Amino acid sequence: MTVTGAPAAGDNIPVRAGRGRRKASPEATDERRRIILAAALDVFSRHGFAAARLDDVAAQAGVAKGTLYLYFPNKQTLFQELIRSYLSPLFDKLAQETPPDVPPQAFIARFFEMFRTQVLGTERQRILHLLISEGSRFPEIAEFYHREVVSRGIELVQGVLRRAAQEGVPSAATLAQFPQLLVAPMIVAVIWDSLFGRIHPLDVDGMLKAHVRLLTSSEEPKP
Amino acid sequence: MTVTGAPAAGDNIPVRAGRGRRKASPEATDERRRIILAAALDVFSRHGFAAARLDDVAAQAGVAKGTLYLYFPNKQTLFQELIRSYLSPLFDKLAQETPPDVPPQAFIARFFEMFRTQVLGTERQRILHLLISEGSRFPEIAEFYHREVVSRGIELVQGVLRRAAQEGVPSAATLAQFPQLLVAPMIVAVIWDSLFGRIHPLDVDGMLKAHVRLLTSSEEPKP
DNA sequence: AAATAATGACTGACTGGTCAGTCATTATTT
DNA sequence: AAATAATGACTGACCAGTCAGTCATTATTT
Repeated sequence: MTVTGAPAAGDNIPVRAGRGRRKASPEATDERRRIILAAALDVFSRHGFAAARLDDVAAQAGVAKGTLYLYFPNKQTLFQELIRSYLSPLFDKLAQETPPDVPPQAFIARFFEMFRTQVLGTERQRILHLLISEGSRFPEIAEFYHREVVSRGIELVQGVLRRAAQEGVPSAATLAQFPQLLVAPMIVAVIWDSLFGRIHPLDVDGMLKAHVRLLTSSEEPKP
Repeated sequence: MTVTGAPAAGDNIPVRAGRGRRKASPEATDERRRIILAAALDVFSRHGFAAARLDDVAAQAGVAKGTLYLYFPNKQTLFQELIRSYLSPLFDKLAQETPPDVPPQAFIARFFEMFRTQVLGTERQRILHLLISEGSRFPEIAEFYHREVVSRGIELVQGVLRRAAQEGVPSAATLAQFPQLLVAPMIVAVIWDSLFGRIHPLDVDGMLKAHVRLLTSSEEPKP
């Protein structure tokens, strides 16, 4: 239930942009866009794509419904832009920060830390869940995400681990072949939280640490 | 609920008249139900709950729309029964087959084999995906599934692995604490297939074997 | 056997509500 | 006045759920 009361409510949006200006500044336009996307994230992640109502998105963004259509041509595009806008930047950061000769242990540690700090409990977790649950119905999104994040992530992991494998770390070769095994507990954490979080909370931190422990305990080179 | 017991039993009770069409046999009713559920699986898994049309379910089942409502009171219940009916029996089988003193390696092997043969590529995979993607919007289903399958599965795994841990298998204790780590690659396999299956198929068999290899390589007792 | 009566599983046209998307109108700035 | 941004009432398609009616089947009577 969005409170539709107070008509004259003085919203604290810095750039009100009023009803019109000869040309809105790009910053104001961007800000509006961001506000709409934030509202969309909330509504979509609460109800899923099909059951989400654009009336709710508009209300939550403090905007009229018609305004949405000034920024996005239709519901599906809004949804796609939503996923695009939240997930793209994160991976870039990790890739950028990874020097080509990072030790595998450090890389893995950084990888998991990034997930803990940048995804867990943030809007990105909700986006990720949205992607997981709706992605199969939006091939464009799945393809985009695969191209921009997944395949590049795989290459990144493989690059680091193949070197480790050549240096004799036994399980590195296996992980390099199936980087999904490295990521799997993160995915499960997101799903678990969405399904059973209320009933039976999961110690995600503990689980991820346990996972790394399992991997690295078998990663020690044989003496 | 009229329990139609054996007719020859109590004899002429206030029987007013025995005219008319007889009640459909339980087998026939069950069969119809199964047909409707099969159609529902197809339609729901293709479009998701909200976007699935009961007109389509009816058409696919070769039945009029009104007939659906003779078997299920509404769309949501149909959906819930769908998930219930497909997933419940599987776990029972695994639990039943597991003797209390099974060696951990054998148990794990059986566990993964079961997933490969009973879930991968079957309707159960589609149901599982449906559960993952829609479950958060159906607390009843999530709770049911947690109670009937997940928590029992956890206990089963813990039972086996705790014994192993006491016998000195080093990583067994960790896995017993987070059985999710054992299952994670299966979940990822299902999600990967739904999102990227077309773009970039995953060698699930290979991945699962690799996973078991990683786990058991660190499970060897230290000499 | 044939006619009659009763039954209930099944049907599908219909209703009422919902919601994505539109557009005439209004407000604001130059 | 002209250009632009924003609005929100409105429309039309869509669909879950309903219900008056059909028909095959079975029991009873003649």
